[in-house]
Amino acid sequence: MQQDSVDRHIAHWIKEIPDIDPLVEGVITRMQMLAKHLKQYRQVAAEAHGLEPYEFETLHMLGGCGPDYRATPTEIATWLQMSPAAITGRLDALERRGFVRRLPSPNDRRKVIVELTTEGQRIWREAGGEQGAEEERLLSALKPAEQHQLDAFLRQMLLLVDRPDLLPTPKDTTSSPGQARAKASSAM
Amino acid sequence: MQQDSVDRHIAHWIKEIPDIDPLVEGVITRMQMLAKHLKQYRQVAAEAHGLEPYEFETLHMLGGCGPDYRATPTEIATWLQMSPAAITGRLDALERRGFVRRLPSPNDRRKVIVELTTEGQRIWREAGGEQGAEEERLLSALKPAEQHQLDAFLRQMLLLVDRPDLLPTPKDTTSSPGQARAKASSAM
DNA sequence: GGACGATACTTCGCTACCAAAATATTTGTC
DNA sequence: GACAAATATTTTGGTAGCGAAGTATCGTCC
Repeated sequence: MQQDSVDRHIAHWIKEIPDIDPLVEGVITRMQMLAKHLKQYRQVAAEAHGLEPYEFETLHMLGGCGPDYRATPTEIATWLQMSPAAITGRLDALERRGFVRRLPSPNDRRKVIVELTTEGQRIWREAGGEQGAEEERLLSALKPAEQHQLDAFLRQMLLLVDRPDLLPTPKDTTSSPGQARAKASSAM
Repeated sequence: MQQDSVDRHIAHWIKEIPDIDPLVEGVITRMQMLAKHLKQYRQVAAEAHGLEPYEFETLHMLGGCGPDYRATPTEIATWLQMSPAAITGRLDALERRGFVRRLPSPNDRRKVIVELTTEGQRIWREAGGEQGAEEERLLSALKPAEQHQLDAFLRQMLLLVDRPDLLPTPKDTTSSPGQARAKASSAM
């Protein structure tokens, strides 16, 4: 088995804190490094299309809203676990660049409906495809059977801390089939 | 196999982007959520001891420096992949609270040596122990043999993107055994 | 039908961070 | 000993985020 940088990392810390479990430290550190790599790659992929990572993230939330690509600022803030104030700033910039549009809600004049423009859809798909390609590349290090095992292991761990509110649950107005919504993204 | 929130998340996105691989998306998303949870837990653990996460992180770098707990601001900045300017601000606050001490270097009058005080060592160990406990709790979802498999899978993936410079390699002045250093921490 | 509380978005003040410029010190050369 | 280059730290200016306050609108109770 080939050594990676985490093996060396552990060899150091075990001297300073003798009571750490190398296996625990290894799994945790490797997961964090992989997450970090994916975060950095998202940055590269976004910038290759002239976007900041948080701009792509915002477009991505709208992209998940089905074929109308609409949501309100508050919904986006909830999905991203951010304050509505931060969303206002993001949308201002995206609107100036023509990727989203603010529409007044017909029913509720307090509300604003944010919509992905055609240009916004295009850039979202392009940048998103690049990210997916890197994710597939990482998984390709394992055989399909191993991928399934890995997924099952991670699910077992996640169940210990799973909080359904963290992955923006579909708002599933269970009656209107045309509007889906949920999002993942920036773990961390 | 019990469902987690990621299974529901994927069920949604597969409708919006039909060409994503559920297995790839599942593994990636679960890793990111676990990393996110650990990050949030670090925040809780640090705050339980009156520290900000970045304050603990700074103490942790010094904690990894062996029994003298000393390093220079520039070294800390390198390990944390931050600018030296940011370290100055962190150290100012930690010094005011009595967790670190700035000493002039005897050999090089340009340098400042940052040292963990006794109080700093205490709070570092306390907060760090709490974090380690949560990491062990997560791993305990798996049997020992599974933990080894998981670790091996992650290592294989990490080797595709491993960059030794990311985990602050020990500066291992291979002659002086008394000063170790390396750090991990905030993956993303 | 008018007032009160809740909701939705925006604006303002603050924190932590980084990059770049400014400052101070040491090393090397003459 | 003095000047120039290299190195180390601090200061300055700018960005992204949050919390709280502000404004406008909706829903409801009397």
